[in-house]
This record gives sequence, C-alpha cells and structure tokens, in this order.
Amino acid sequence: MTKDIRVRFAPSPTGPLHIGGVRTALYNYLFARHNKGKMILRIEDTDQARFVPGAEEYIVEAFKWCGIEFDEGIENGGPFGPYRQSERKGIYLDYAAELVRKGHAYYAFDTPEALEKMRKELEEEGARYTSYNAHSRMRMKNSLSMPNDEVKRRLSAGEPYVIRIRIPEGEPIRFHDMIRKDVEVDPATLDDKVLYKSDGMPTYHLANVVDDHLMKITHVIRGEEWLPSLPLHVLLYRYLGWEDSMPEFAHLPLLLKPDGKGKLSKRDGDRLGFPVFPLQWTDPKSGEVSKGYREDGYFPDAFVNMLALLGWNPGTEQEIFSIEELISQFSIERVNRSGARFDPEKTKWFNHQYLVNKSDAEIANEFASIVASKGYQVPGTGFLEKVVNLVKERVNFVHEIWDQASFFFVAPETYDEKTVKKRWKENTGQLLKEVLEVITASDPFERDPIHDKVAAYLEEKEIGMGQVMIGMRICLVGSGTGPDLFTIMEMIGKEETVERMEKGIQKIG
RNA sequence: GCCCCGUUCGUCUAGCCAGGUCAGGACGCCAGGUUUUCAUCCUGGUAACAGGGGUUCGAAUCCCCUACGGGGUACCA
Repeated sequence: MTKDIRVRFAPSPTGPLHIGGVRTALYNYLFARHNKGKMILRIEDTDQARFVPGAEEYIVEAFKWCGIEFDEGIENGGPFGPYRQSERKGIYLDYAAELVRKGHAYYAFDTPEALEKMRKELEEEGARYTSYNAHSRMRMKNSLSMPNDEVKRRLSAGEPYVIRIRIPEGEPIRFHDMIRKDVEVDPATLDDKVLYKSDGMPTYHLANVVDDHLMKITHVIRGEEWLPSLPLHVLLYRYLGWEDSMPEFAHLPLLLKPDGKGKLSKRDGDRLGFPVFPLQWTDPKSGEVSKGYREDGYFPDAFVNMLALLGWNPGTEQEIFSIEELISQFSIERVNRSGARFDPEKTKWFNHQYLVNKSDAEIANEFASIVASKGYQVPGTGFLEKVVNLVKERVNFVHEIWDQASFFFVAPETYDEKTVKKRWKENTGQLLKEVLEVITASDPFERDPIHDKVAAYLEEKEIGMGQVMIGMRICLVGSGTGPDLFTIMEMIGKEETVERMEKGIQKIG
C-alpha cells in the first residue's frame, strides 16, 4: 500500500492569478484526482508589503469558475490548518532556531546598506560569486563572525536580525525531478539565503518546506522558476531531519509570450488583446481593468482543456477532453520539458469546439440573457434553440451569436453598401416583387414549400437562384451573408417577411 | 557575469528513454470541392529535427562542443 498522495497549490496573494498559475494548479488537481489523492489550497502571504486586497478572493473565485476543487485549504479547512501562512506565523521560528542549534544556520545583523556594500566590493574584486556565502560571510556581522557574547547581547537588546542558512562546502547536491530527471548542483554556487526575516516572518523557502512537511505533502508540482532553489530546499529537508519523507518534485515549463522574447505577462494581453487572467480583475490601486477569460465569453471547460494541453499531451491525437478524461489520462511523466509559447488563436478554436458540441438548449439559455441585455423581448426557447442551431457553427463565442442573428429579433435598419452596389441590379426590385408574390402564396408558410415554389418559378423563368437570393437576403437581414434564407423566412413569419421585403425594395430601389 | 533548465513545421506538439517509418497530428495560412451567400464541412497543399563534431552499417533519437531561448541570482514569491 502506497502512501496517500497529497499535493498543494500555494499562491501568493499579490494580485490576480495568471493563466500560468492556473495551469500549475490544474496539473496538481489532475495529478491528485488521478491518484485518488488530496488537493490542498494554501496561501503564502509571508510578504506583507506585497499583499493585495481582494487577491485571495479572486483566486478562490477563479478556481470555482474553472471547476478546480480543493479538499483542504483556506475555504474548507482540514486537519492540517490553518492554511494561510500569516496565521501560522508562530510555528516557523522554532525550526529556524533548530537549524541554528544544529549549526546549519546563523543569525545575521547586516543592514541593507552593508549588504549592498558587500556586493559592490565583491564585484570590484572580481569574485566569481557576489553573494552572501562561504567566502563572504566572515566579513559580515553574524553569529559566525562575531563572538558569542556579542551575538547574545544584540539578540537580548532586541536588535533586528535574520536567520540565514549556512550553505556547506564540498559535495555536489544531487536531486531528482520527475520532469527534468537527475540534476546536480555545486553548493559553491548557492548563497546563504535568508530563512527567517527581521519582521518575524519566514521567507518562502523555510515556510514552504516546513508547511509541506507538516501538511504531509507527497508531491510538489510547481513552476520552473523554482528549480534553481530546489537544492536549497533539499538541504533544508536534510537538516531538519525530514529527508526520508521529502516530497517528490516536478518543475513545470513556463508559458511564453505569443511573440517576441520572455515569459507571458499581463502586458502581452493588453498589447495583443487577449486575456491573461481567468477572471476580469480591477487593480485596487490604479483602477486598471484586465480582461478575463470568463468575461470574454470562454467556457470554463474549454479554457481548462486548452490549458491542460499547453505543456502536456497523452501521446494520442485526441485534443478535446472532458475533465474526467483529463483526470484519467494525466501523468507527470508526459509533461514537456520546454516552455510553451501561448497561442490565443488556438484558444478560440477550443472554445468553438465546445460551443459546437454543446446542446442548442444550453447555448440558447446563455444566449437568452444576451438578447435581453440588448433590450429585446426574449422569445420562447424553441425559437431561440433554432436560432442557435442555425448560427453556432459560424462563431467562437455565445455573444457572437448576436452579430450573426440579430435580424431574427429586429428588422435591418441599414443595408450593406458593398453588397448592394455589387449585387443589386437595375431589375432586381421588379424581380423581387414577383418572387415575393410567389413566396406569400406559399401555404403553409414553411421552409420547404417556400423554397420549392420559388425554385419552380425561377426555373420557369430561367433565372438563377443566385440573382434573387442576394437581393432578398439584403432586404431580410441587411447583409449578403447568413444562414439559409428560406428558414429565416419561416422563422420570422409571413407578415415580417413581406414587410421587410417591401421596405427593402422601396428603400434601395 | 555566474548557476540551472531547455531547443522537432510560424504556433501547440507526436516520435527520443529501449537508434532503422516518405518525421505524424492539430491551430494558422493557401488552393479546390459542396452551398442561394457567408461560415461550417470535405479534399489537398504549405512548412520542422538550431549548428558542428563524434559513436554506429545506420542518429531527430546516444555522447561532446557551440549558438540560441527560458529561468534564477532579494529580509519577493
């Protein structure tokens, strides 16, 4: 019997969650569900300066929209709470102190100015590494470089201090990543990172390791930006005596800009006109609004499907997956190693696929509120479903149905000039009058009989369908494009058909 | 600068670990067909193993170097 799988997503509430973060959470979720494990939501709010009001609520709401559910966390609690690091503040100092006692960490009293000065000096000396490390620590003010009683005096006087890890010299640190396989790092390239800050809060590194251990996390699935600090984390597990139960790690490739260089950022969305966030976000300070996938009309399942395929695939040619299929087919081993350039176009294609595959009833239900928002009376569901069925294959979003089908609700006020100019001939008006008579004579006033009558009439007069259809279309819908015209006639009814035709013939001439 | 990770069509990627297929699929784009129009749909096309060395009968696949890309290098996460 293997131990129960437990994974976590641990965002920092410093702003809205970007789609890269959503994907990381999604992979955690898929992995947890696939292995019948638990998924935990932990908030890493150890940096009070970067705290943004509303960010945590945003994160929770975003996951609700996506359908990513948590078994434990800030929302639903659990046996390993609290799940907000600021509320766990009291537990970290003991672990840092334990490391000091064991000789793996030390107190440091350096001011920011002193640190700056050290870096400058090291740079001028042409040192290979300019960080706080084995070569520079002895020239700084810390419990390694100062006499014991001096350290005690400063501590008892309440002087501000931090606790730094003491990076060892010697043997390479070896570790394994589920995606990147075996990695080896020379400790000389590491620095004595701060573990415990002078404000009484742990840094990410300490809090992360302590909480993952305490919460019995078995697999850490996170972004690639954390790979360089993994050796530090491995050291922490080792020094805290937890190496045997250390989680397995998987570092995910990053999402890259659709064009140019670098990782995907909020600016790219603004610049290229696509959302970078799941939900719309209003910055509480600047009031600046960023687009969201939800507000832009994406279906959550299409959005999740798209994200899942950005860096992972099951090795088959399947591209459309329900969440259940994703869960059953997902595996960390099939996650890519290289960064994925984000493609907003394919994202639209995914939405189109979902739109087409959803039932007319479901789409009609959503479309009803759009009709209402335009200020028109919402017709019966039967009519709405017919409308949806006629145009849904031509659009990517539900709101685009309006652009394709507004003529079902309101007669055209204007007629597309280009089409009129190109297709409305000298005799079109007269011809349409004749055809209209044929149309009105149709009983019942339904698609097939109307069509057959018109076809027969035109054949007799030896006139091509094309000559008449465009003119009628302009009168009925205002443009030269759209779904089957005879169906439109049946749907808007005889009276409306006649009215629009006569008005069009008169106005265009 | 230094450290770590990576590199297959324009983009997402399959193939790589266990060397031998015309390097496959999807998005986009282009062309043709269907259609009363447009879209859908169908058919076809476009286009890639970063470069150089090895190893081997044979390399996208294994090894090395270079180039390029990404990340990290905070009392941020």
